[in-house]
Formats: sequence, structure tokens, C-alpha cells
Amino acid sequence: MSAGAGSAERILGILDLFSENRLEWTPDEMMAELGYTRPTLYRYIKTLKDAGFLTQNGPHGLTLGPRVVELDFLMRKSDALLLEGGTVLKKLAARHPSTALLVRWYGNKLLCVASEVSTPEPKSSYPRGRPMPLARGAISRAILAHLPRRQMLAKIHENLADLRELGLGDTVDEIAEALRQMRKGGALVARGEVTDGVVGIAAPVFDASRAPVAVLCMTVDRDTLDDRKLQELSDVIWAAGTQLSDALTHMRVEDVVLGEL
Amino acid sequence: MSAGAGSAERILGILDLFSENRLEWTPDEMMAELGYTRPTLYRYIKTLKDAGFLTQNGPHGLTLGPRVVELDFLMRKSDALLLEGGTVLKKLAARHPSTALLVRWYGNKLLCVASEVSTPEPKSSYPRGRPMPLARGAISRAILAHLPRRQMLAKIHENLADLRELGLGDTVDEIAEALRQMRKGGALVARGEVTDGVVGIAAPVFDASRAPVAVLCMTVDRDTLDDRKLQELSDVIWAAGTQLSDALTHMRVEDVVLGEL
DNA sequence: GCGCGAATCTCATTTTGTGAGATTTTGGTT
DNA sequence: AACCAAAATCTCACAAAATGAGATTCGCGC
Repeated sequence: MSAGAGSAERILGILDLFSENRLEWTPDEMMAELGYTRPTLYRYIKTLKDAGFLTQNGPHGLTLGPRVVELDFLMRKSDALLLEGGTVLKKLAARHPSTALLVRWYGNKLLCVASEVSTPEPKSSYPRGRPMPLARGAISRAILAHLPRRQMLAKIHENLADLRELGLGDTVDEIAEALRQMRKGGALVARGEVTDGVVGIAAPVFDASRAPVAVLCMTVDRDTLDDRKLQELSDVIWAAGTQLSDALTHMRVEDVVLGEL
Repeated sequence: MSAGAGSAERILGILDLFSENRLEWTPDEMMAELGYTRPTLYRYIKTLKDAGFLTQNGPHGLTLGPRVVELDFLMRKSDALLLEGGTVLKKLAARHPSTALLVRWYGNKLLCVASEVSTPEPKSSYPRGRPMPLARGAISRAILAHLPRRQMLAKIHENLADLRELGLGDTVDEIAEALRQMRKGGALVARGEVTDGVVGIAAPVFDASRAPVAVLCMTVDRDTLDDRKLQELSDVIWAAGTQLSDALTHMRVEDVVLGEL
């Protein structure tokens, strides 16, 4: 859980420098930021450049390199969830002005992997790759509530402060009980927890071993929803989640890849 | 150019295992393929998992992890070329049934970074991340022809065999001369070099220092083109390339990012 | 609770990475 | 074209950090 100090870790640490506001670094800036010595840093950079994770951009500027794009391409190309999910998302978005999201659960991170927008002015934007908050909103709840006991308790522990704030309970056990109750209601609903004025409606997606791996979610403007519409959408999303789960269960990666050729 | 043998290289080598046909590996399979000892391999895997490049999938299956998606997101989010290029691509594709591509030049790799399809049945598909051949087609030519002397000669050397086959000349100098001639004709055209029956029309995109960084390309079915149409499209693409180059020259990354907020 | 395979730990060995300083290369300037 | 300063690479002695055989623990299914 703490920072490892091997050379490999330090090399990968270089990639952590890159952020939305700063995707070009010079070696000197890296030295200042990371504290590596000059020859060492250059060796590290060489390693990353050779592997394609970094590219020389301007005269002295380094940016993320083509390997990143290639690897993401691989994931998109062969991710059964994504291939099946695309059509499902389109259908959901067509149903009501909204943003429909497919979010993958990575054990300690929620990442949007696909999205479909059908609102003229979406209040929040979640393209592929944008991380989602771990303890807030319908999406998070859809995962937590359907986790096996053991994992659920672990995650509650890790995010106890955030979860308490939402008023789900005070102790770990209380929160766990509250989450377990939510399993029964079908799709999970949250109002304004992530973005103000926006209602999130989410259903989990399960893999072959019945563990939740992803979430389908529609984010809808509060003002376009009445109770009947909400119920309708909940049902639709839940059904879509079930459908996706079935598809994943009965499909092997091999089939998907072959089907693409 | 050969395989480095440091531990960092070997760790990154694990990522090379993943391919379109195989994006799930067990530790044992990795051992067999890479020849690392068990404890070492597990240490490597731990490093990559901690960094988010790998994720435990099934009981023993490892897949590429969320970090890959995040890094690609960063690139997409702040790539000036991509942000400007999207609209340009749409306009190009709207002009004629075709696939319009934006391809980035990474020094030794050409990668499609965006594409726009306006043909009902495209003959070739190039989504973001798919690598392009280095020495064939209009795209490759658009880069090579506009490289500074020094780099042009180096690249000709590296791809001498392929370039000779295309009949551009026999010696490095002859090919260089042929390529230099091509600069004068505006957009570069290639017929069926990459995909049969498809004509590629390409224009380079330059950065602030007048070095080629990308290519705009339309791939069009041969049968939908006469000479007049070809000339028209060439002009349009060349103009689009110039426009994109201008945009890149006069825009700083900061502006782009701020404009997004 | 038992048993099996998967994953991790221990520790002596030695390979590998490290960094100060010298050196070469690169790009920009008269 | 020749020059200069900054950037990148190289050399080599030293020490730390990675390695792997084997023992141990973990974790799941029965």
C-alpha cells in the first residue's frame, strides 16, 4: 500500500507525472520533481522510450507515447463487455434524454469505459477513461451492494468516512446491512450525489461467476423525471444489466474475437 | 534496437504478451512464455498490478488494467491535434463517401488516432490505436516526403527494402530525390498500396517547428473517383492539412485545456 | 477441518543499477 | 560554416537491490 522503492517502480513513477494539465515534461523538470540523478533519469527515460510509453516531442519535451494508445486499443478491441455494451448503451440513451455510461469495476477504481449522450447540454461529461468517485452515486452503490460479504466489508472499511456522510449508517455492519437491503429494489438510484441536479440510475453487470464487474448507468436531469418515468427507466436499466450479464456469461472471449474477423 | 535485459525491461516485457487474440494470461502461462522464475514473476506482476497496468480478472487470469485506459484518456483529453482534428475529419468525411483518418507520427510508428467513416461498407477499418504500415501508402509518403533531410535519409535506410519494391528508386539517394519531388504536388496519392481497390489521399500536418507530426488522409473506393473528383479532394485535403497546421502553430496546450473547463 | 494448488516469504549470493565526473552530441547563434 | 552552451551519454568503481531454491503460508473447494 506504500510506495515501493525498486527501480521498476521509479520508472513507472515517471508516468505518474503526466496529468490533464501537464502532458509535456523536460528531463530537467522531471529531475526536479522526482529527485533522480541525471544519468539515472536518462536511463529510465530511455527504457520508457524504447518501450513506446514516452515519445520525444519538441526539442526537449517528453510526452506519453504510442504504446499507451496501442494498449488501450487492445482492450477496446477485445473487451467483451465493451463490445456487447455499446449497443445496449445506445438503446438506453435513445429512451430518454440522458447520458448513458458503462463503468468498469477494477477492484479499487471505477472507470468509465464507454458513454453515449442523448442530451443536448449534458451537465457532466464522462468519456472513456475518466475515473469515477469510489464511494458516491448510484454507480458506486450498484457495485458495493452486490459485492460478496467479504469484499463488501473490506470496501466499506476503506471508504468508511465517505459512506458515513451519505447517512447509510455509522458502523461497518450497519452500512453493510443497508447496502444488502438495496439489492432487493432492482436498479439503484442516487440524487445529486455526484453532479448537482442530476439523478443517477444504475444496474450492476455480473460476469460468469456472478461477481459484479461493471455498471450500466443513466444520468438524467432531475427536471425531466417524474416518479412514473423514474420507475420505467429503472426497469429498463435493470433489464439491460441482466441482458448484458447473460451475454457475458454465455460468451467466451474467443467468440468475440473470431466474430470480429 | 535489441532487447535490453534490465529488470524494468523484463517487467514491461510482460505487457508485450497481451495481443488481440490473447488478453488474458495466468502466471503459469507467463512463466512458460517468458522463462522467469516463479517468485520473480510474481514480484513483477505485483509491481504492474500496483501500478494499475494489470488487473486480476478471473480466479487466476490477468488482464490489462485501468492505468492503460487512464493514460489514453489523458492523451485524448489534451492532445491539441486530436481536439482540432475531430471537426476537420468530420468535414472531410462529409465531402465524399470515404474513411477519413488522422494519423500521428511517432518517430518510428504511425498510429491512427481518430477516424470518421462515411461509407456504408468501409473496406478497411482503422479505429484509434491501430498501427499503420510504415513504408506503404499515401500516409507514409506524406510523412517521409516532408521530413528534414537527415531524418528522411535515416528512415529510408530503415525501410529500404519496402521502398525499393514500390519502385521509387534503387539507391537511398534516388528515393530521397523522388520523395522530395513529391513535396511539390500537394496532397500525396497512393492506389491500392495498403488495401486493394482503395485510393489514399493524404496531406501532412506540421507543428510549430515545421516538422511533420501527423497526416490527414481520406481513403476512397476507386470506383467512386474520376480525375476531377480526385483533384478536388486533393485540394480539399491539402487545405485541411494547412488549416490544422496553422491551428497547431497558433495554439498552446494551455489554451486547449482551459477551453475545455 | 482437510488437502491441494496458488501465492508469498526467507536469506545467501551475485548480478544490476547507481552516480560523480568526463565526454560527446545537439541545436541554436553570430 | 564555425562556434558555443546546454543537453544527453559514457566510464567505471562501488554498493545496493534483484534473484531463485526451498520452505511456508494462504485460500478455496470438498
